[in-house]
Amino acid sequence: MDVKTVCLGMLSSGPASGYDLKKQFESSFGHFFAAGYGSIYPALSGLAEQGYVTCMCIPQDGRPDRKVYEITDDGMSFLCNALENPTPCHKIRSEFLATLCFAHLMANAQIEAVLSHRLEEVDESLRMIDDLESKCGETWSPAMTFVAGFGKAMLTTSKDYIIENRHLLTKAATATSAIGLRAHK
Amino acid sequence: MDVKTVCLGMLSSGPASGYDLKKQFESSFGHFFAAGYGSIYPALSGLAEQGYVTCMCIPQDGRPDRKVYEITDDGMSFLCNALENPTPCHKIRSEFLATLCFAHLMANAQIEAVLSHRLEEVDESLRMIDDLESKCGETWSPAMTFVAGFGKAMLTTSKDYIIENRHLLTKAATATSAIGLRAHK
DNA sequence: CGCAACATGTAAGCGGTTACATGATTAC
DNA sequence: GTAATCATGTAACCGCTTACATGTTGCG
Repeated sequence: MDVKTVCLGMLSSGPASGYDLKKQFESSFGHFFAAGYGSIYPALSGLAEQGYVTCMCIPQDGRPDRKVYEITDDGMSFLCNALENPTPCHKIRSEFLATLCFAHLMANAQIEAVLSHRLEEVDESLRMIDDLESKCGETWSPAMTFVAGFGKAMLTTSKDYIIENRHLLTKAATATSAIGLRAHK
Repeated sequence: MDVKTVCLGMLSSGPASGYDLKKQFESSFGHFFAAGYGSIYPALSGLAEQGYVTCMCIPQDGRPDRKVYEITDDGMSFLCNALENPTPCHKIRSEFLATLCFAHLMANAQIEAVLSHRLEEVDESLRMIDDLESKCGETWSPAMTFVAGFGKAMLTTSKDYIIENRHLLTKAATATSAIGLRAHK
């Protein structure tokens, strides 16, 4: 499932412009499926060309025409078809974890920096989801509640794990523990 | 951090061939940083060209020469430099969650299929990590223990969340609950 | 006065995936 | 005998990211 299909999916719940979709990617989809203008605009053009959406140009003064896209019947059946894949993937590409695999080559301060930066990011995502929930939670479909809850569960676990286990990454290098270990032998 | 740098990192704990690295990607790194031969072999050639690794060709009969790569001092300092980035990213691209956002367009059986397939994948990853831990756990650096533990925590949470909340995605479509809701009004 | 938001797009480039090409050895 | 393992590579392709290009309105 590519950006195109996700855009089509978003349009299945109502007409929107590329600009609108970008905001939706940032708010609700951001933490598990990112997309920028460079993907969204070409995706919408493609969908229009294939007849899966129609485009209404709304002239505005001082701004480019607002282009509002609406899903067609063809688009709906294409979408439903795409959703039939029983094995959608869930990919993680974590430079964060890859970096930490080599923590033994890093200074303690560097490791701490990486961890606290990650904790900040996690907190920000968590805040984002909470905000969104308090704003739109009541209008959400059960599916959206499920997905948001999934995100929260992952982020919370991630946060707790880092806090509880960060000592594993740094203590080995402290003078005290090194001495302690030697003395123990 | 790209595949090249991760390969270099793996080589920092001892010489290996492209084939060896692939196995390591599959076993220990697989669940958070995937790479295939099509990325690994060119990466190693590139690293050799840049002087970050040296290559020893070991002739074999009936097989292509085994090419064992070893990190150089230049390679080590390049690696340490690369590890200094305090903001390594952690990206998720989940067709799984994207699909479920549109669960209202799917048949219950389809939703179930997606969920149980995901649960199988999670179990497999979990098994993989456990196997790896029982095999190499004692030789692992604390960092590896941390990373493996992180993976286990994520996967376990993911599994539990799906099991506990799958009803959110399907019950709305059952005849009973639909009737129940109508009757309620 | 400056920045954020509104609004759309193009084009180059990069990095990774997939498919192809080859072929002997070993274990079941 | 047949499947998995060992072992290396190339090349086309695909999709996404980044940078560029443009310009107004409204808020603090």
